[in-house]
Amino acid sequence: MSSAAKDIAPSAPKTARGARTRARILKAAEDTFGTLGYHRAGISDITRAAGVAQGTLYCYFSGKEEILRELVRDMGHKVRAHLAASVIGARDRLQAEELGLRAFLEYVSANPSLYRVLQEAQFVDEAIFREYYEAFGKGYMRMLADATRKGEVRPGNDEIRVWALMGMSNFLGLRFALWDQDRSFDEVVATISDLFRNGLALDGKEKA
Amino acid sequence: MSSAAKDIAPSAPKTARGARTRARILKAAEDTFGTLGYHRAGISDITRAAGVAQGTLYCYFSGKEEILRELVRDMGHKVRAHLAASVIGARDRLQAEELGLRAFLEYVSANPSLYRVLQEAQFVDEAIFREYYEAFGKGYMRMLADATRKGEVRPGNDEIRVWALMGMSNFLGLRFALWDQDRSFDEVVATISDLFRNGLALDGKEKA
DNA sequence: AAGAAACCTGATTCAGTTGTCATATTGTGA
DNA sequence: TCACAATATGACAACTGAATCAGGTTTCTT
Repeated sequence: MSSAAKDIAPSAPKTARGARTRARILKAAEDTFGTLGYHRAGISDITRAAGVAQGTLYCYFSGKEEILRELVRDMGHKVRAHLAASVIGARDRLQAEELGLRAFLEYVSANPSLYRVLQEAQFVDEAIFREYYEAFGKGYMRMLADATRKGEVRPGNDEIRVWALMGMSNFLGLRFALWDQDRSFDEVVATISDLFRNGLALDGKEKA
Repeated sequence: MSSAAKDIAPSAPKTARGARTRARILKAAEDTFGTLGYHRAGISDITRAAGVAQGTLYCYFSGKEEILRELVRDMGHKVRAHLAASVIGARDRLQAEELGLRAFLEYVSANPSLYRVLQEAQFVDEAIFREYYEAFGKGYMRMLADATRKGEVRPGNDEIRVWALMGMSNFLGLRFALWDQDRSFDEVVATISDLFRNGLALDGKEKA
């Protein structure tokens, strides 16, 4: 598993052609992992989809796991960029939550493979999975803390809240963006927004 | 993969000894999947842990996947029983949520293997994973609807809410019961309870 | 156009896995 | 005690799929 020469990543491509091939392999892996799952997908499935020979894959990646790691990193960048852009211009934190949730659902819907890959990474390389959510959570916590300072959000334990919020998004994405789109994103966002603004309980706030 | 005789499950044990052996294998599989993960765990790892020969496993299960399915069903029963028991005597829905969340965190903490197995089942046999959450969600929705009728909970889309709530529990379990217990369950429960009672926003309810 | 560097090939190797089956053991009812 | 049915064994045949590498092809530079 760690035979010295196995773990070091092959050199990066030096020409445009190489970069193109590497990118083709990555895209093919995303599709293949997305439809077949990481374990069912063989190297030969990926290289066939990419239209290259088996050995070519090892010019750019040390193996299957490194491809997965690369894809998770990719997903991290893309999701964060998409959400950050979606939230620009939000009036307050609550509206930012609405915009962010909608953007997340849209992202999952448009990139089902990457989303699946991320979830599966949990069981292939837990470290990179945690890294993703801890990075995500850190930024999220900062935003909540800011919002609390501005008086938009009740004070509370933001670390716990952030994990709760990420869990919500995760399951809503799974159910309403990946599995069945039988509820409009509007309806999902509205329901969660109501939870954030008013809680679940019918009786009023303890302190207004 | 589906060679006719492969899918039919071997007959159930006819004697107490057989039942005992079957149970030993199941427990060993739970532990082995829990520590190594489903894919890294080999049949030989399971049978070694159970103290039986390789062939014995095939007396009771058609293969690795069937063991996983059995474990997920098991987890479903146990979690539901544990939560149902924990919620008895709750004054209202909000208190039931508190009790239920705490019971869930305790269950995960006490049964990390089963929890991991459930999550991993998503990528081995998605149907049984969905089955678990849809069954869970159905009961949950009924309880929310009852609570709404009693005036304990704001009216809203309970299907969406339930998936959000399950997602919260799932991530809180992962982070604070499975990975690091650096927050007491009390603190987690209190934070989420505050969210349910008062929302995230500082300003008051739209309708009291 | 020659030479060099980067890139690509794919049959083959090989470590590891599952599932089988002929045989042995155990327990039970008559 | 004997017969026989259920249970258990474990060596191994058959298979899988990741990774290799010796050699071929393309592209770039001068």
